[in-house]
Amino acid sequence: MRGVPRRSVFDTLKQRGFVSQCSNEEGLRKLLDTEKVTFYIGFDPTAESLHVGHLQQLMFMAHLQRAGHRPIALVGGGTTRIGDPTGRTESRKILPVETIAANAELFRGQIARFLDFTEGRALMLDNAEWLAPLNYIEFLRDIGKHFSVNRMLSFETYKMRLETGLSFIEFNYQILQSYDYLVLYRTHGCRLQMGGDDQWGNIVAGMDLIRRVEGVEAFALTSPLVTRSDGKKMGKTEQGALFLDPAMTGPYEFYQYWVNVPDADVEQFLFRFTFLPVPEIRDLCAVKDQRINDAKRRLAMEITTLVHGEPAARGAAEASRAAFSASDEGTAAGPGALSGVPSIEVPREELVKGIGVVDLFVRSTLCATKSDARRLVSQGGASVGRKNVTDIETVVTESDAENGVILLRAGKKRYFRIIVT
RNA sequence: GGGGAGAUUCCCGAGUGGUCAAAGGGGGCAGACUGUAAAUCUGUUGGCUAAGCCUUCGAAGGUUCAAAUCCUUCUCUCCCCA
Repeated sequence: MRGVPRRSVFDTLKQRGFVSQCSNEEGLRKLLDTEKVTFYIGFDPTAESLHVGHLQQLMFMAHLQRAGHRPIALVGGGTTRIGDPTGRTESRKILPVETIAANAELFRGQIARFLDFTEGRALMLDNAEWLAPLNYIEFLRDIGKHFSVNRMLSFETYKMRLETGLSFIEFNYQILQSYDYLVLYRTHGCRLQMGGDDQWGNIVAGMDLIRRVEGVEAFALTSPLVTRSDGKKMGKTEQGALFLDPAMTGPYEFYQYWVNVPDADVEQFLFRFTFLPVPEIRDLCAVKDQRINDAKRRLAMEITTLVHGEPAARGAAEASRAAFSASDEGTAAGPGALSGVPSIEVPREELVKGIGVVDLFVRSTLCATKSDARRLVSQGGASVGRKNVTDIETVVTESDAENGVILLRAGKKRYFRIIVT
């Protein structure tokens, strides 16, 4: 094991806010300090991209890997066919197998960026590999017999669902996840499963299974679910989740999300979503008032770099600065500065004739419908260039362009560029 | 298998023949205040060629001048009994 840490990784994790529940803290700490441990986290490919919730788990893994341990990123191509009922009041829509396979492929591509997979330092597996070919009768005899329905019903997840309804397929989810853990123990010596707090029940069930079947102690470790101090769902934008795929959530939008985080959350996010050293984070967050914005910009820059790479992050930062200073101080920024701001191209001829503001805002995607655009304009939330526009009959023409670009603004912070071609 | 309850707009949830594009709350958006923060207050929140018209109250039919509301069948969910 390379680079035996001077201090326990466990303390690092704790300090950075990754530790919530642990099955045996002393035992796990000792194990992590003395052995190279193989551990895993599962990711169910229920969408086309990972989102920031997954990012926290990837950071969780990355810290352990940096301490010399071996992560297994488990893509749940098999479990997703069942659907995890955890934390849901209604059953998940069952996805077609082909969709799951396609999503799994996309997940693998994204996960690969966050861990070091060279020379077997990390593994990427898909549980469809062993779950899909399972034989029902055999499985029941070998694995099912270790599960007590009485005990399962006592789990919070199931209790909750017993009120609204729970189908048998979902009831089996926990058993399959437990089986995953057992398989990974057998095939790769995996002895630690991590996840978000919501996964506690599932993880513990797997740990128990390993103890019963193999007589070995395995470990469970969960991290707190990230919440925002304002009660908004973490990583949710107006558009939906904050995805890691740049085609779904652009780097500029991604950067903006972090710059706009509530003051009270900056520190916890720096701890969990960046690798900045603890003292540096404390310094950054020691300030109050608008000075805390520096910490937010740092946070946004770090995470965006991590997820989209440095050039994209710099572009997003530059564009943000240009957009937000342009509105106060006039043309502070050069022509290329805004290039990170989302845009569409519109032919010059169209603008010679002129386009109604309402239509232009709809085309820009700043507004979903014309009614939406009308409301925005009449409520005084729309700007073209540096002019606030309040008349829905306003026609935008070429003369509104500056350096071949018309900058639209909806509300105080949503910008969009119309590029004249 | 028998009996009961239910499915309403993004979510929760009122609404039992016209006064319903549908109360109220949440969320969203916008304005004021600010620091691209929070809290607070205000406005707004189906679509459109905006007077007016069109689509929406699980699905399909039917009754009626008129249906979210009444009838029939269907789908799904929950509860109780077996």
